[in-house]
Amino acid sequence: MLKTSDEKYLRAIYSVSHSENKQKVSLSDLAYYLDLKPPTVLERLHVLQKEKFISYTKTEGVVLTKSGEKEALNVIRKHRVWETFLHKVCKFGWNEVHEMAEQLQNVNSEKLIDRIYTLSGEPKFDPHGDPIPDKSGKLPVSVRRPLLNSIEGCRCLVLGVNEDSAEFLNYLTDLNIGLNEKLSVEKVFGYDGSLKIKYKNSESVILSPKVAEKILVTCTKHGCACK
Amino acid sequence: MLKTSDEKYLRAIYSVSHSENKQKVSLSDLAYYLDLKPPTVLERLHVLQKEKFISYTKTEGVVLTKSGEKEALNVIRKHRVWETFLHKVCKFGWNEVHEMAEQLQNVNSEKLIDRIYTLSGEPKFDPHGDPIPDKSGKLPVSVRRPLLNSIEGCRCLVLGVNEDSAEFLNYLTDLNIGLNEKLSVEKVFGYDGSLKIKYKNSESVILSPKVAEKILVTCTKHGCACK
DNA sequence: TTATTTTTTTAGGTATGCCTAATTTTAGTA
DNA sequence: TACTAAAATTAGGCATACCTAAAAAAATAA
Repeated sequence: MLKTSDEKYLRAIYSVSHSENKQKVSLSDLAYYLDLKPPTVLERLHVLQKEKFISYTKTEGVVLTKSGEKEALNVIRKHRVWETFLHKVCKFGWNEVHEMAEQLQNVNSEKLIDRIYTLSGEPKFDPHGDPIPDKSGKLPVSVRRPLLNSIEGCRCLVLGVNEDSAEFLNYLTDLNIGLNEKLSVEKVFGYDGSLKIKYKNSESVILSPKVAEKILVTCTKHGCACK
Repeated sequence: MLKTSDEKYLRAIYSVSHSENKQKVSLSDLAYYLDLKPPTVLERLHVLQKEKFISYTKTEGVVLTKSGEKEALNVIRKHRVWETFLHKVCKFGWNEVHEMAEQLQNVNSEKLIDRIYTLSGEPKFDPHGDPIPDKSGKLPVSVRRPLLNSIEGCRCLVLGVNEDSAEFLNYLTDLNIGLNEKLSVEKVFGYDGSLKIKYKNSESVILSPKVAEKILVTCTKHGCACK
């Protein structure tokens, strides 16, 4: 059986390796993310490596093995299922749930996760818009659609773009919109179909239909009415 | 803030001190209950004493202070609320819930306990028939009634007796029925009002109306139909 | 009342999970 | 290329929460 503390590390490695602009998970990145000192993390990495959950070299950084990734996705599942439950069933605000879920995810009962997931309506995304892996660790396959076809109040996740020109990509970079960015559609202007988008929990911008058409997203709210 | 591990000890002390025939909580009793060795427990008792949660002398054994009892009842509340939730909302069997509740009770959010208690219908007793203390640590005031007035399927708790003769008390002792015993009424014989009672999860006995009249109980199922 | 057993206490010891300080290695820059 | 800054590593330490073995104290029985 996996220790609570191993799970913490595996989840962190997964998160860091999937964050933007990271092609390598360095020791110091990981230590920073975990709010621990590098020697502490290093020591644990050696253990995780012996247990075959990761491989680590100072040049390649930390890489999850197949079994390490599976475990990581399992913790992520537990965490996100709890967050969903706290939000949907217990009616906590989406901003309150993280800390509680952090503790709840350590409770060790697959059956309990199943039950509370059922009680929550089995959505594919948690209250923050992050996808919930299934029991085997698979992430939900998302239906991609242009951001343009959004209705007001829609919350969605950026999965890709429809154009690769440097101009377009630079524009998005300037706006600070990247892959896996979570967007909230504040307003749809009927006149030309422009969209007011809020993201990073504060930034907000109006996108022209030409741009919105090129951004591919997937809705993250269960049963969203977007086409 | 109280540590998880302190809570474990305080709950154990409370439980042992309230178990049958215990007028003193000895170090070895406590160690046995916690499944730890006496030196380990002793060490912690010194700490708890310094924190003013208990007083301990080898002659008096362990005694909770006011504040220690309050903390103990708080953990007990958390534990029993979780058990209730797991049983009523998550539909686990009453025999499955203890272990999960043991872990869940460590999650530190009074607000969460409130929410799941509400979701569970705010009963006064947990699925094992044990009373759930309120936030201030008060145990529910029970309506005492003679066991005789029970309907089939009733589950109740022995609160006392109506007769103090040695004969009667010895009879109960022989049957292994004591204070706080949880009884389940298996059958009511209409002919003379005898009751078939099951308890200690296996023992079962038929009590005459004369005896059943003298045993005072309180129903532990929410909204039980007993008079 | 002494002998025996049980309970309590003391005195070390171990594993875990974190730390700081100092050193080595690597990478970036002048 | 040599210098400097950053990252990785080593070495040693600390607190927690357990343990065993042995001594001291108390309770029980002969």
